[in-house]
Amino acid sequence: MKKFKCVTDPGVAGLAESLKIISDPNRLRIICLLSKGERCVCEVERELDISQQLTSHHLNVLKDSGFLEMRKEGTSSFYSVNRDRLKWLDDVFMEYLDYRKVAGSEKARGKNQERHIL
Amino acid sequence: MKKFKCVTDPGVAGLAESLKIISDPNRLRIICLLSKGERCVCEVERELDISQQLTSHHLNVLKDSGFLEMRKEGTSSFYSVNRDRLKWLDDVFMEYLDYRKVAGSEKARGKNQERHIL
DNA sequence: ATACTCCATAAATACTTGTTTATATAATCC
DNA sequence: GGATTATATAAACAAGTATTTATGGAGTAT
Repeated sequence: MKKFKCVTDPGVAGLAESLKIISDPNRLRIICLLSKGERCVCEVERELDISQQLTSHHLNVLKDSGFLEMRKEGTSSFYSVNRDRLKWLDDVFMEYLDYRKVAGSEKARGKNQERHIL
Repeated sequence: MKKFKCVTDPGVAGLAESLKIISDPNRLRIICLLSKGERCVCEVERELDISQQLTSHHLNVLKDSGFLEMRKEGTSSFYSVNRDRLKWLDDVFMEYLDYRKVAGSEKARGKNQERHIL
């Protein structure tokens, strides 16, 4: 049986993993906060009103998955969002949504008619 | 301390929950497949090459969270994507991304400068 | 009625993950 | 040096979740 590419493409795992990383309230709040500019750990901690260890842990997870960048200055660690990484997720996610739109509407964009997801 | 709305807004939980629902390879594949048109359970099962029970379970989760719709015909259940629900997630998610862009670039869209997420 | 197909649900299992507790390191200040 | 601040990490715990196993029910055909 011939299957659709979007159903067999191993890249789906990567998309799922990325979505899983950000599908947490605290992590979404962190990204949202840092989108306003660089912050150190204790600032994030105070803004979100969660423990220092929990803050540090989430920041680390987001950094390891490429969503955040970090720089040290004295005893502080400053975190900021990696917009390229967000854009990648945005793009891939949007390809899913666009694909859906294409399949659903008759006025689909022609150049995307033959494209596959991921 | 005055906190940013995006950091305190309880709506973040809903966004996180929605993202968590779709942050699974099989569920992404289901949405992707159904975006090509309505399918019954056994068709999804065969396309994804997973067990009938697992297929049924994921379809049910996606239906309960509003991402899919279902109709019965004889002994078959046909599932299809709920584009309104996807659009809602798209919109909210995009507000996050757009907000980030606003905060990061000088050529931000003026009308969004004062807006908050969610 | 019997057998078969399609689908749903419940229980059990295995695995992941968010959070807390405890502790360690490194820089700064007195 | 000693105390304090800022951060990281490891272990333990609790809660959730994807998957499998087992089973039942409902429609269809012979």
